[in-house]
Amino acid sequence: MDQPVQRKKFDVAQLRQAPLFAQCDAQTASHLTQLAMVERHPRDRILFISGDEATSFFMVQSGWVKLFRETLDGTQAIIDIVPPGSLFGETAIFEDDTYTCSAEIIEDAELVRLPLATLKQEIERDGTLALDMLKSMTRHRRQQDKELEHRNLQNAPQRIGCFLLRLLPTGAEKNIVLSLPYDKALLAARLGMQPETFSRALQRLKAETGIRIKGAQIEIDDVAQLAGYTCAACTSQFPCSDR
Amino acid sequence: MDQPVQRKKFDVAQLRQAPLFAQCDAQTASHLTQLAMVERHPRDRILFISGDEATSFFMVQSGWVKLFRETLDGTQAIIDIVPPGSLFGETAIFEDDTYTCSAEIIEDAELVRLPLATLKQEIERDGTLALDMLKSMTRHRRQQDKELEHRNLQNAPQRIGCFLLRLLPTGAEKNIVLSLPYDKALLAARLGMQPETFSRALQRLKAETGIRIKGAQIEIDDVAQLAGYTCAACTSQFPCSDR
DNA sequence: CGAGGGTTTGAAGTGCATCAAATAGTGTGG
DNA sequence: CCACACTATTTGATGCACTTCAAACCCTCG
Repeated sequence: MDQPVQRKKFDVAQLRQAPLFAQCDAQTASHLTQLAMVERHPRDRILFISGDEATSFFMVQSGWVKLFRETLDGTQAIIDIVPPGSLFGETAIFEDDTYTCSAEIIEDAELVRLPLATLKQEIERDGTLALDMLKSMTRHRRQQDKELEHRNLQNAPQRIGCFLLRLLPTGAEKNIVLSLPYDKALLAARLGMQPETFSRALQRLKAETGIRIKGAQIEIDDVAQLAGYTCAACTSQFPCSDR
Repeated sequence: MDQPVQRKKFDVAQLRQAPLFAQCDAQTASHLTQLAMVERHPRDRILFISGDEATSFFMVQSGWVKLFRETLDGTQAIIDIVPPGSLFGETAIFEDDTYTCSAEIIEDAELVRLPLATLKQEIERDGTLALDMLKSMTRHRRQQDKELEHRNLQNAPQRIGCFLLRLLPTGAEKNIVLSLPYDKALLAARLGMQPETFSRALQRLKAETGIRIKGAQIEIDDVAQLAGYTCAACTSQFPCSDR
């Protein structure tokens, strides 16, 4: 085992960038920050596997992390692909201190490792933190609901379009250029389809909405046109990222 | 508008049957109970619709409630079918006091209406309640994760089999007779398939696992055989209801 | 230049959806 | 208790979307 751990600065201001810790009291913030460790991990590293005893949760500074579970025959079910700025592993506090999924680095990542025990203590003590945790879980729940709904109501091109829309900065309307955050095969899995289907569905989306595709770069002239096609089969209309 | 409301007794003991309130302090329990109202609602009644201002949450005493959202063209996405003993609508506290889905009675129901404002206050005051709420949301989250996974990995007969298994009392092994909790068309929607597909998939399940079907009655001679077929494509093995 | 992974394309195959119609089941009034 | 109406469920035929298997292509990097 090589040692990925590197001590680096991590301060309260950075901690507070996570919505979960934006409002917690000073004690919570300082306790957590003092015990934080910044770690670098290369692509493909397995951070933990489902069933492992959980002592830490993580904040992604950069890179991407895949959360997944595996069936007996090795098929993977993608639980989530965690973007920079987000937390993961924190729900283990309520799961007998056990991770319920596995985590793999899919893009060289800088993570902040934080102690679950401290989080647990502070939640019990700091009511604001408890409420913020509830809020964050509610947000996640709503997200999950929508994910399931999409699986039922949207076809493959629409699911891709929806993903692209959620990638946009809020308020974007015309002449956007964006690049896919990770490779297409993984994106396909994330959206519940095969790589081949993804490739073909992206072509169909292009034909339907006038987007242009240059490798991992996507150019969108008219966001409204994309939303019109994509969001037709959804219970919420376009600027749906929030709410 | 006819008046469905009937005042009936609802006591602390009944409140505490919900896992969420099993451990909360006496003040929380009595505050909530004092303001509780028992209501009877007939099948097909719409209790609230998505976007409504939310002032109450509910506990199901008997009957079943469907939570859903609708697309512009009227297609429904089933969020959940709430069984007796469960709560619903409580997450509106963290959603700007707005219901994020609609609720319809699908089986004549007796509901306890409880005030969200009180719940909110008590969560802020009673740390135990806050933690229990977090636990209950975690449980739900895990459930949702699995639901999504099933949609990807299981075929129609397996999804039905999995549903049947979750209907069993824990420890059941041989010669079970159980009846479907609500009609097959709704069950189909709940499992993300068409009624026709449900009907055919149930036949296939019968052929694969030796169960017998008499209308809404299902007879299972050998639970292990059913689990063997059903759970082959899942990341968790059979007695999976918990954990 | 050549190797290897990521991506696309092609050609079947499968499972579920859809449309249509038959059948079973349930409740009603005579 | 029966006949009728109406709904729930099943069955049949067909179509479509996605999957699967296979091969080509493309791009990056040594």
